[in-house]
Amino acid sequence: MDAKDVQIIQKTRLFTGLTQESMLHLLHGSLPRTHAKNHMIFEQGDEASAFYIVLEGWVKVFRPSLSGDEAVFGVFTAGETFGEAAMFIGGRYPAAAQAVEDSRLIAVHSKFFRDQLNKNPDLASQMLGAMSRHMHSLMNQVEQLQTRSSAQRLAQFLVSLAPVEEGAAVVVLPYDKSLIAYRLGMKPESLSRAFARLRGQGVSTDGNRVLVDDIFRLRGYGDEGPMRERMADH
Amino acid sequence: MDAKDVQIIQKTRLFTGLTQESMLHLLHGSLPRTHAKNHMIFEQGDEASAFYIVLEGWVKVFRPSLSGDEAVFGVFTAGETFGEAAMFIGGRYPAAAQAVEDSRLIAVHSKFFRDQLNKNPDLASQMLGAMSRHMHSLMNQVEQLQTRSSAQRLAQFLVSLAPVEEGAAVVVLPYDKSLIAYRLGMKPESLSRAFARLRGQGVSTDGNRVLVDDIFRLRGYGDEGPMRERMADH
DNA sequence: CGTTTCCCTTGACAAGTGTCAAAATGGATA
DNA sequence: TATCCATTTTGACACTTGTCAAGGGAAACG
Repeated sequence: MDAKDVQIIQKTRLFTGLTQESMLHLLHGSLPRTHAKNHMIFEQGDEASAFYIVLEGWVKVFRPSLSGDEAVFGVFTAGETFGEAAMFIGGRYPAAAQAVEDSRLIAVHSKFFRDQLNKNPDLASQMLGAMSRHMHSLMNQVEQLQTRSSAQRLAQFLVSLAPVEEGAAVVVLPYDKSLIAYRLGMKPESLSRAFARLRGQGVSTDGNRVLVDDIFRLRGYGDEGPMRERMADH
Repeated sequence: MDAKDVQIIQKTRLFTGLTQESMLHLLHGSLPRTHAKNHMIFEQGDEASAFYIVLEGWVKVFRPSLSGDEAVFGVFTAGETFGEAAMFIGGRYPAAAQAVEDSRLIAVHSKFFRDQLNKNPDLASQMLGAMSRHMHSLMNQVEQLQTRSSAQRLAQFLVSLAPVEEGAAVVVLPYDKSLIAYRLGMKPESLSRAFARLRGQGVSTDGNRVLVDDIFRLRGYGDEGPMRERMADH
């Protein structure tokens, strides 16, 4: 574990403000481990012996279904944590986690960490904050599934990735379109069609690079729907 | 606040195991308050000065949308808490709460409660557990929205309300069908049609009473979809 | 350099759900 | 009892999304 790893861990909300010593103490000797693309980190129902910090790569948290579809709850990258909630309910993971790129993770072991939680109220507070953020993200997901079309959800996703607040921007898609589709609660075919629809909103694609003419306009589309879609385009 | 109220509060996951004294201490003098049907308990974006314990009635937590639809995240009744997460992120409620029946609630004031959290690791653990359960419920909601039809979601809802695990059962709907519809992520019209579709699965309705011929069968339908819907019914 | 493979896109069609309007139901009220 | 009101149900229709099948394109491999 090098200095860059330490920086990433301290960027994690859970560990911000901690000294390097107490951080290392909490990790309790855990070392980063590399998980190859497609490797399952844990399965739904597994005993929750640890939660994870992502140092590098991308990990999806999801529930597979019989038909090969999957409900994706989150896709995490460097500086983010996943799997914390399982420590507090039944001790089993409520979803599975899989590396979608070669990824480097640190496991934080539940048993030891819970002991520390009892001794360190500050840590408990940060944990509550981390879990609240995950909850908030899930609430957004529920809201978007219920009230936005697939094109609108895609618009919001692109806006969230954009490096600027207004004007033109190039957005680089961080992972496969197929995963983006499931992350946004649709099939890959529907994602293609959502991109096609956004062409009318000044969005063009080139592989995993997306060119947005006007981020501000796209945000409006994602929030309020098509004001009045251009008839000429049909 | 009478003995029954105390019992209800101690049934709450957050407060189980606490002595009556420490419970009263945590409530810090808060008294139950009655909120008339349709009264807004808080609005999305309000400063989160408290979270709530339901003693009686029903409260929905939701986000309204411009078009009059709403995304409903949960509907809570006696022995349940809501609004906790807001204490830990930004101090503002991420959703609104409204009484859907005349309801009696106790407010637990954030500032004081957070102080106690810092002093009482056990309490922090229980809070983490309570939030994990809310998260788990949201994950189920996301999964259901993504992978189940409206009739399947209704089936699962009925199963969750049923007093038995198998055989016939009468389920009494706890609140308006219109609210159930939004709770399940659909429009009231679609809920009606979902009930109509479940008739083929041995479900009949009579006002807010629902007669289910075979709970076990209905669970199967909710989990796996219609095996092969009866053609004769069309 | 050609071939294979995987991922993405497109097309045609079916099914599900939302929308708008109207009718039915049931409870409250005069 | 008759009327009114809110809620629920039904109908007709359009639109969105899923499904299945086929085609295209880019990277990887021999």
